[in-house]
Amino acid sequence: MEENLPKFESAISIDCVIFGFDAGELKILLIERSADPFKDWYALPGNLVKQDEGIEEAAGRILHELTGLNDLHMEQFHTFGEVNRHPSGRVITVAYYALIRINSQKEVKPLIEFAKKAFWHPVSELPKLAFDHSDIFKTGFNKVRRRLHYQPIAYELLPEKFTLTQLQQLYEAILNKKLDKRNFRKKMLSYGFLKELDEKQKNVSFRAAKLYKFDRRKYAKIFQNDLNIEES
Amino acid sequence: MEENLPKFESAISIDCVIFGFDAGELKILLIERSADPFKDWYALPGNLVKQDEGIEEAAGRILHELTGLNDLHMEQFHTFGEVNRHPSGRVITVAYYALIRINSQKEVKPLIEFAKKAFWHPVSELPKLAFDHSDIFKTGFNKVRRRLHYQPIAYELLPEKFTLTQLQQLYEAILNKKLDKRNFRKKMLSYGFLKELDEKQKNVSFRAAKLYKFDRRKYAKIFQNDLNIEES
DNA sequence: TTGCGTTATTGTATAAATTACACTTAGTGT
DNA sequence: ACACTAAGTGTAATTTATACAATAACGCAA
Repeated sequence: MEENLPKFESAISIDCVIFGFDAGELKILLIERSADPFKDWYALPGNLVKQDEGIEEAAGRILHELTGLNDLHMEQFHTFGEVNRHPSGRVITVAYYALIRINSQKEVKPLIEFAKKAFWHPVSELPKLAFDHSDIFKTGFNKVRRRLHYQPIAYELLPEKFTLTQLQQLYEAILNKKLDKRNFRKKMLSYGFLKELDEKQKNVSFRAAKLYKFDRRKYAKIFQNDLNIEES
Repeated sequence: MEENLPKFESAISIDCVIFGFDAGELKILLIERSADPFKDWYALPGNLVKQDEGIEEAAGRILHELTGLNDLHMEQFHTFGEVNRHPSGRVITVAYYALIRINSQKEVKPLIEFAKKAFWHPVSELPKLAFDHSDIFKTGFNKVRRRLHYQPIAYELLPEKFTLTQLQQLYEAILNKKLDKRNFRKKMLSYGFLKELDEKQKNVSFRAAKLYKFDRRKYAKIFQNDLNIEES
């Protein structure tokens, strides 16, 4: 760190890998670019950080502008700073992932200026993305996969009330492998932070499953020791 | 991402948390600042990224300039971008950690221009650091602690040949808790990537322990499946 | 109302991993 | 040869993970 700060003639951006879960499939939000470079390509939503804005703050703002949603769990996962990653100039991008409930009441409404359109795309068959966005996605997905084991991120993707089968499908989608139903349920319930509701699925043409919700208080209580170790 | 790239009037820096292990203690490399702001404070070694230099490259260069060492395992762990984290202007810093063998032949030789001095300091009793460097350290240490469980980072801190007791002391220093000797040895040896040498400790005033070395080939073979899952 | 189709729900036996725990051995130095 | 120090070693108990399939509940249609 130097005293006289030479200016760095570059731009800083945020790119977001926004995960959603819908119809048993894991999806991310993509935009179609309306101008060069990479005109007509699909890309991750992202934008530039403002001069007077912290990057966490910027990430929140940009996600809000792109989806209309606020206060989501956003987590920074990597910064990409290769010199030539952007053909128009030096752009260093800080990548975040976010987890949202696709089915929540609000529509996802991206800014028009930004892209021709925005849409959800299944992660299982992503096309090549603009810039190094395929790498960014891959890195982010791996982080999410890993964090799934020790952070309650699944519950940010599911609706408030969900069935154990939905939870299992989500785990299977993220981990990309089949899990044993009995063992899965046994394990999830053994944690003690899933609250069984007096309510069942509706509008299904078969036996309705019990609904559960994630009990944030109990989760915090159960894992406060672990967290303390992390912080200490 | 915009087409016409407005310039971001800021500096990008790299800060390094450089871990070493010596005399049974985990240490990091600090510098003492020679000028304001934070004159005379201790700080993490760091420097600005150049205009035409990728950040990975910059991290390698900066670490080299500060220690004379090359080709170390460096890993990016977080980017700090609060607006006011640096009193002289906007500086966004990408933080890396590195793991080195303090006792290796070469001396650590920091650039003079940079700081009054550079020295190893035990992590167990760090003073307050300049800027937000205490936070950076804390975040980095937590990442290292977590990665210890699934990446072979311990062997980058130990000498080429080491005893199981040294390995255990290192684990205890990073995890900050006592481990059971028998269980620890059993588990480490069960992985199958530690090679027992026909050699013992020298110059000790008690029974000499067997020396082991980390077998990178075997490690790669054993964990290639896991890695494939990560990449896929 | 009966039967069919679909998904929900549940337990047990086995294997693997983790934990708790203390004495004997080997070498050094006096 | 004695004392000191750290090295080295095994077993039983517990917990956790895995493999595996039949029955119950419900909607729907005949």
